[in-house]
Amino acid sequence: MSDVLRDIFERSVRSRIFKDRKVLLPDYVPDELPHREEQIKKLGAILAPVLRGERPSNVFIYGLTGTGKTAVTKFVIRNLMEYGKKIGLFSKVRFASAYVNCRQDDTTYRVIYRSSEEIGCKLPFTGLSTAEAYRRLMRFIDRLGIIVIVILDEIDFLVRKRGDELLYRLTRANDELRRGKISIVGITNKINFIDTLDARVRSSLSEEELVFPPYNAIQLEDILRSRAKLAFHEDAIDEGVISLCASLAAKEHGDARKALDLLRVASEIAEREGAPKVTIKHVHMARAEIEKDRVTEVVKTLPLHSKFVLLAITQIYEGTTGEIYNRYKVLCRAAGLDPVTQRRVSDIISELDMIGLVNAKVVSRGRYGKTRITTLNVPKHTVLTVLSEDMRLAPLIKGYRYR
DNA sequence: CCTCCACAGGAAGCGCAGGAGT
DNA sequence: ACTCCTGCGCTTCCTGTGGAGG
Repeated sequence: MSDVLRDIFERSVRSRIFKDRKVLLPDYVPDELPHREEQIKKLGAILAPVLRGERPSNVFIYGLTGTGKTAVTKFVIRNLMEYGKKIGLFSKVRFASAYVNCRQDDTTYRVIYRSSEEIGCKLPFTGLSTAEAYRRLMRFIDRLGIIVIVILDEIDFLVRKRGDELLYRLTRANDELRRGKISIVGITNKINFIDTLDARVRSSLSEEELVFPPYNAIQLEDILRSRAKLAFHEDAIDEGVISLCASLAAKEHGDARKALDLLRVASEIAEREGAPKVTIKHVHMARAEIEKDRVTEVVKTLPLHSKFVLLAITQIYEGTTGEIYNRYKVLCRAAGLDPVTQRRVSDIISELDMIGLVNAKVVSRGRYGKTRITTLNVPKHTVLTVLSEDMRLAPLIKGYRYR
């Protein structure tokens, strides 16, 4: 038995910090959701008719990331099911819910497949045409005469890739069904999503609408405290850790997921260190680590020319579009690559700005024209490290040569 | 007050890849 | 196997613009 490993294993088996780590994970749905009472009541009221055997209105839920949309929806559905069971409802009225994450299941077939699976209708994984899968699902629902609440999370992904065809059919499915019924709960964080839909789909999908406002720092703190009670041992976190996580996340549009991530990663770092408790220092380290992971991931998946433009920006650090373009052209030539036009590079800079890798500001310098001054917005060495992993860029980066 | 720089950013269109329908 | 359609990256051409210097 290796001493080094035994140390790590022992520490991991009886954690001094975590009592139950999973309550900090993003997909955990707690028994109480502070500061979402209003949304819970509203959604509950909208879906409640299902208990009388009536079809609930379709609902459209909008809110930024980490505002509790998914958690509230799952929470209400779970309670609906429990209540139905408790009063012995299921001998008379029957209903079921199907949760589909459209980012994971982003084709028409996969959405139908997942919905079917969730309500216990077995479909072959492959081999069926989409139309046939749809027909079987409808027949299943009709045969059982159940009301199905279909929850389409991150619904914008489905529409962006496949259009609103399936949504149209689902919203109209109740005309085809004789005994069963379908209600749709659509969830998105894209504010203008609803406008991109066909007018008929739009009106029937948003029979009811629910908006989830961002949390403020105080509310985030409450959320973290209620989770921390379950997640940590007594005295495992230092004074100020929770309010720091809350205020950092509040600055980023009140994102509760971000706040929980910060707290979880900070505690993981503390545990790895063998520290007796989580301190503010660990939170700062967590922030840096999360940011670094994000930058790494984003830069890695950038298209080739965006990478070249980004490299040009890292090399001159701050410059006008013209200066960046010149540098970019030099780099392209060195790599034996045809440069794109300045117009295109201008758009690429805008894209990098939107992702948050650079900061681009339009300024007018009078006699010297109107342009955009762009600066790097993330640690230079992180960017260079990732860029140098691309063999097409590696030779252009000193000291980060590809090994 | 006017000019004119150095671009921003809109509009239209082209070639291509990949998916759907037949 | 074939057409048709759509989205994407890109080009070409274009009009618009805040303010320092004449």
